[in-house]
Amino acid sequence: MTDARPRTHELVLRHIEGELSSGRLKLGAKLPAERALAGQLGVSRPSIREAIRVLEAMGVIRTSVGSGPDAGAVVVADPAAGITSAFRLHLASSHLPMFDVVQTRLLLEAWSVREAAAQQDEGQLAIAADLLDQMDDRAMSAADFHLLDAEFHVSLARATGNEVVAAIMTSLRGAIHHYVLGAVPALPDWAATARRLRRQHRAILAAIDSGDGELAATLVVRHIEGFYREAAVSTAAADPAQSPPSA
Amino acid sequence: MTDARPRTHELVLRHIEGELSSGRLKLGAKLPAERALAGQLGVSRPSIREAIRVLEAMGVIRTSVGSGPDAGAVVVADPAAGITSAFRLHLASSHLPMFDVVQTRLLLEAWSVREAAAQQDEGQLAIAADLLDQMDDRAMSAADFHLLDAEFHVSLARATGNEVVAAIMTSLRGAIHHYVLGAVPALPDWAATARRLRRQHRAILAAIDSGDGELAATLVVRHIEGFYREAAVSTAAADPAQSPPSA
DNA sequence: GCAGGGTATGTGGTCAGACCACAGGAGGGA
DNA sequence: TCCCTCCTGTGGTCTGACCACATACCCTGC
Repeated sequence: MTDARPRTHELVLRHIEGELSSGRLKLGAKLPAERALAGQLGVSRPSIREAIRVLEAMGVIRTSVGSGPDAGAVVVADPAAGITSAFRLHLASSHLPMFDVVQTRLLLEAWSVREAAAQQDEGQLAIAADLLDQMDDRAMSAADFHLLDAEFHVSLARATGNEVVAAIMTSLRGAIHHYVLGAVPALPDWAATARRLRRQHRAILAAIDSGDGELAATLVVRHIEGFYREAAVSTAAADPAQSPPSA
Repeated sequence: MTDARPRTHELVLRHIEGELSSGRLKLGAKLPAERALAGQLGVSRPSIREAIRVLEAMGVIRTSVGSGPDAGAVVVADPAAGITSAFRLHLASSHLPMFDVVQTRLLLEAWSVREAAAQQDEGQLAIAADLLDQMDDRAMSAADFHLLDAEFHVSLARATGNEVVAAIMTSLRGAIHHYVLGAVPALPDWAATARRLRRQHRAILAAIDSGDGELAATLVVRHIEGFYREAAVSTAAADPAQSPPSA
């Protein structure tokens, strides 16, 4: 009761959310042009644009200039986009501890490989295997390696069939990606680390393929904990300022 | 290389994220006024505002009108806000299945109560107990009951000390809150359901207090699965259109 | 009749300037 | 000394305009 003054762009957001909820706006559909929407809702174009910016940040729509069927604001489905931004921003401002992110990855990935082992989604597991093959390229840069690494872990989450878990996993990996990359130069021997990661990935996937979820969970936890311990220790040694002693 | 044209509001976002990351913008600090920021960065005020809308949606800042120390855009830390919106929007547009949300809750809550039982955070557990006391009020509406219910479950997540898990749990509950409320009228006997939920809550908290994480996990899974099964069945009976037979 | 290129059109992206409502603080009057 | 009023700075909103871009159309030349 104390604040019954919704801002204009919130009205626009509510309207579009209603359109999505009712099914009048489907995946791939195009929103009315900004000027047209402004006319329909009786608000100004800047208010429309503020709402569109939010929806874009949430991974609900994508905008592009020009004309034609692909131009304008179209509905997409990228749940990970918004969550990634949220995690990244709050990590950047130190409102979320890195330890908690790693711990969350541990519990989600352990669950994922158990579930993936039970489900045996051949399609996703084949994708995961293909990613591992690509990662065997010795000439690959650490940045490219980690992108594929992230994709591999996400593909395991996808093999559970749970899109929410997959989205969260994607977001956690995306949010900490720059941190992981920053840790690489500090590693004592990146080539050796990469060899170990490749070996561990193969073992995890083999355990899933054989249906041994418990083994896969044990291996994936060891895999993640091992890398972060190494990265944290190396980073701390190279630049103590990056790992504050706060609780 | 193909698209090297960042939009103006993205430049602003990157700038503010840099300020947060470097520590120049701390929690509780106030951003420069929109007009001043526009002048500093050499962009227009609408571009500043679009960036601020995104940050606000992500739970990074809060804006308020007027003058004084509390007015303007101040840095807050509400990681759950952005994630909640993302989940809610993608649920609204049916891009995320409700089943996956419930399954994710199951795995997160089972982990949380195990961890909470191991940690024995007396402060958070006292808060959880207090919430249960409040929920004993028989005159309470279903809406208020479910708000406290959500707070109870989140308090268990908070008792693990993991802010990321707590934020995700808050977001999942927030995103499905309207769905849960919508299911209540279809329940055969809300009073009986509420009694059962109260009893189960007490049992879960007791198991955590006694340090029996496994028992707590079993109970919380049964608790959540039971409610959703009942809600889904009732909703389907009352309005079959709401639960499509899609896989 | 057909192919090519130039142009018309509609789109998001950006800007400048203005006015409003609001909240706090400074100043003057009782 | 206290209270009230006005001033000032803030976000919120709107209008109107121009730009860059990508498609779709039409006109020209063959």
